[in-house]
Parts: sequence; structure tokens; C-alpha cells
Amino acid sequence: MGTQDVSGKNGQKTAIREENERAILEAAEEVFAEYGFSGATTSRIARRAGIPKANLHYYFATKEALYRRVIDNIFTVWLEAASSLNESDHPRQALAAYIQAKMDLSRSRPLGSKVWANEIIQGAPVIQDYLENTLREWTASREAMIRRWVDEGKIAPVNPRYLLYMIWATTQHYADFGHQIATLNDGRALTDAQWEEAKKNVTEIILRGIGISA
Amino acid sequence: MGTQDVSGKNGQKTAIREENERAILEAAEEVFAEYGFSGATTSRIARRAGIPKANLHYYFATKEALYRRVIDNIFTVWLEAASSLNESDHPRQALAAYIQAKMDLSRSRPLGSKVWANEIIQGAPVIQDYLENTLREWTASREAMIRRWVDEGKIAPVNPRYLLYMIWATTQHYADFGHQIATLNDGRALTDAQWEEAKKNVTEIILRGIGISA
DNA sequence: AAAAATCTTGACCAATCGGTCAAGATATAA
DNA sequence: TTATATCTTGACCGATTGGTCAAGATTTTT
Repeated sequence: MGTQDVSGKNGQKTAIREENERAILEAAEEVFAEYGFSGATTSRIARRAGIPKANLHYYFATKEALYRRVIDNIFTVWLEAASSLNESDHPRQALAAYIQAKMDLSRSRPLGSKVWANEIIQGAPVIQDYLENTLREWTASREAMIRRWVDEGKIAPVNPRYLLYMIWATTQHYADFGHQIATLNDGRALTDAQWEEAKKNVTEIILRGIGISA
Repeated sequence: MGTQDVSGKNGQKTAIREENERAILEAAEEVFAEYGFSGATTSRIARRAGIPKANLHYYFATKEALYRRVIDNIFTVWLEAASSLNESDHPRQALAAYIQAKMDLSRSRPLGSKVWANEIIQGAPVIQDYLENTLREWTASREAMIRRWVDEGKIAPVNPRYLLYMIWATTQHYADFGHQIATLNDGRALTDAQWEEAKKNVTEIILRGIGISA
């Protein structure tokens, strides 16, 4: 993830730079999530961050450089959640933990999910290398793990790939389509209780769906 | 869906208008799917339709008017697929048919799904009234139907709403995230056989997940 | 206190945006 | 054939785009 060095002589960012970059990245995630890369404008991001546009371009030379930093952050968070799907547990615990982690991520960081969705819809012009390397390797290793579960008779015979897609699709839907879900919920976002119920339903249907009785 | 009347004295569009509007709408769906409403430009749409921009604006006065026509068409197709989830069948047949219809739609009209996804991510500035009326009523009636199945013990006790979301999310994922799926498939779109396998897996996991043994 | 590094910002740039217009080309109706 | 309606398009409009720049303000280092 090549980011140019902007640190001073002592090799660290100033407090001012730290704070301003943080504010810009926060505003940028909002705007990129809502409008996509092409639809987002640097002036809109600057306005939302509360600084002049020229100041934004002092910290991030181009819109694309800013976008890459946003994407990098999102991918890091995605990988953290991904690590919860690990070998050590039994299928039920492992998958339940992963679904929970992904659902929690959709609630705590819906903007990241939306930026990701926009990027994929556009054909992943920026993160194609992540898809072809990090994501591909992660997916292959998890597919192998799930296939082992199938071979050992621990879960029903499903194609691991399509199970993973179902988990991704369902959990991310609660972030990407949050507005539609809220509209169908009398215009209000899901309450904590509703969210828990959604998590429970999603987990139960998927686990039962692969032959693990809840 | 208020569209202004542009028909001649005898009350019908000319063949020229028919053909040109069709070409423009086709190009517009592509561009809106890829770039969203804000990111799409009328000149890009015109270029893809093979006509000068001024000619596009002769047929569609504004970008928003064109966008509304595209959205209208997509919603019509969506409703057709939705009608396959009907009362007459048993839960297994009804849900299997609906999942199949939605999967087929993701394959035959992926662009429409992407435009829809973009619109929702942006907060549905254009189709909010569809969500609040047509979609809300459709969803309520189907929720009631599924709840009856639960009460009659035909399927496991799930909240119908979250079951519907899972079906929408999973099936539409194959359109909206088609690029990611292709990348994880060695860069090639799913073959017919793979698509059938995906459909089979999705249907089986969901049906088994709500207690209907395949 | 002086020097150096860092940060701020209004003014500006060429390119592109959505959209208009008028003049001419083409098709249809009388 | 003539008249009318429809269609086509280059040129153009003010506004906004991503990005630059220079001059000054502020902070940090010496």
C-alpha cells in the first residue's frame, strides 16, 4: 500500500497533520460512500471536513490519493473481521463468530461497506490488486477449511465459495441497503433489539442451512 | 410515474423516436450502473449511445428525467420477478421459484441491480416514493404470508422480514458484486454450470435454513 | 530571537459539467 | 409538390470540476 512519506526530520507526523488528515479521511469516507469515486468532489469533502479545498489538497495531492487511503483503511478493518473465521473452532462457533463480526462491522462502519460496494460495482479500478492477491488467498484458505468440514461430515455438502458469498452478501446488505431497511421499518433505523434479532435470524438460518442444528 | 407526453397528433411515438430513446436508455443504464447518478455524465451516455450530447437532450430534457425513466424500467422488471413469490404454492415451491427468478434476474439484468444498489446507497433520492408505497406494501403482504407458514408449522420460526432480506441480499450480490465474484473465479465470469450450482446452493441453504428439507 | 519548517487560503487555471439554441436536414401529411 | 412536423448538431452558456500557486500566518527548531 504505497503511501508517500511526509514525515519530518524526526520521522513522525506533526499533531496538526495527524488531526487534519483524520478529519479529511472521515469526511472523505462519508462522501465516497454516498457518491462513489466519480461522483464525489474534493470541494464537497473539504466543506464537510470544515476546511478550504486548497488545504485538503495540501494534505492529499489528488482525489485518487485520498481515495486510496480511505480504501486502505477499510480493507484493514475488513481483514480484522475476516480473522475471526479461523481454524481453531468447530464449524458452528467459527461461522457464528464470523457472521457476528461481519454484522457488527455493518453496524459500526456502514460507510466503509458502502465505499467497498461502490468500488466493486465500478469494476474495482483501485483495489483490483487487493482482490487478486490478499482476498483471493484468504478466500482460498477458508474454502479449503470449509471443504474439510464437508469431507469430515461436520456440515452438509455445500460449495464453500457460495456459502461465503451468502455470508458476505447478507451481512453487508445491512450496511449497503440500510436506507431501504430503515424505510421498510417505518423510516427508522433498526433498534438494538431489532439488530440482535436480525443477527440471530441470519446466524440460525445459515447454520441450519448447512446442517448444523442450532 | 409521470412522464410527459411527446406523442404526435395521432398519439404515438415515431419509429425514429422509439429507436433513439431505446438506444439512449440502454446506454444510460450502463453508465448509471457504473458511475451512479452523480458520477454519470450526459456526454458519456451520449457517446456510448453513439449520438451527440445535444441529441440526447432533445429526447430527455434533463439527466434526472433520463435517470427516472431508467429507474422506472428497472422497478417494473423487479416487480415481475416479485410476482413469482405468490400465495398459491407451498412454501418450498414458492420460495424456490422466487429465488430462481431473482437469480435469473441477476444474471440477465445485472445493470439494473447495480443502478438500484447505487440509488439505495445514496439514500434513494429518486425512488423514495416507490420504497414507501409499492415496495412497502409488497413486503408487508409477503411477510404476512410467510408468517402464516410459520404459524402453520410449515417452516421454522423465523422473522419473515430478515428472511426476505437474506434472499434479496444473496441473489442481488451475484449482480452487484459480479466483478469480485469473477475475480475470485480466475478473472472469468461464472459459467452456466457454475451459475446453476450457485443457484442450487443458495436455494438449498436457504430452504434447509428455514426447516424445509431439500 | 532568529531561522527553518510547516500550515493556511484566496485567487486562479484549463477542462468538463448540464443544458440551450438556432439553423439546417430529414421525414411525414396534405 | 408543398407545407408542416420532427429530428440533428455545432457552437455556445454560466457553473463547477480537480488541481496549482504564491504570499502570508503559524509553529517548531536552533
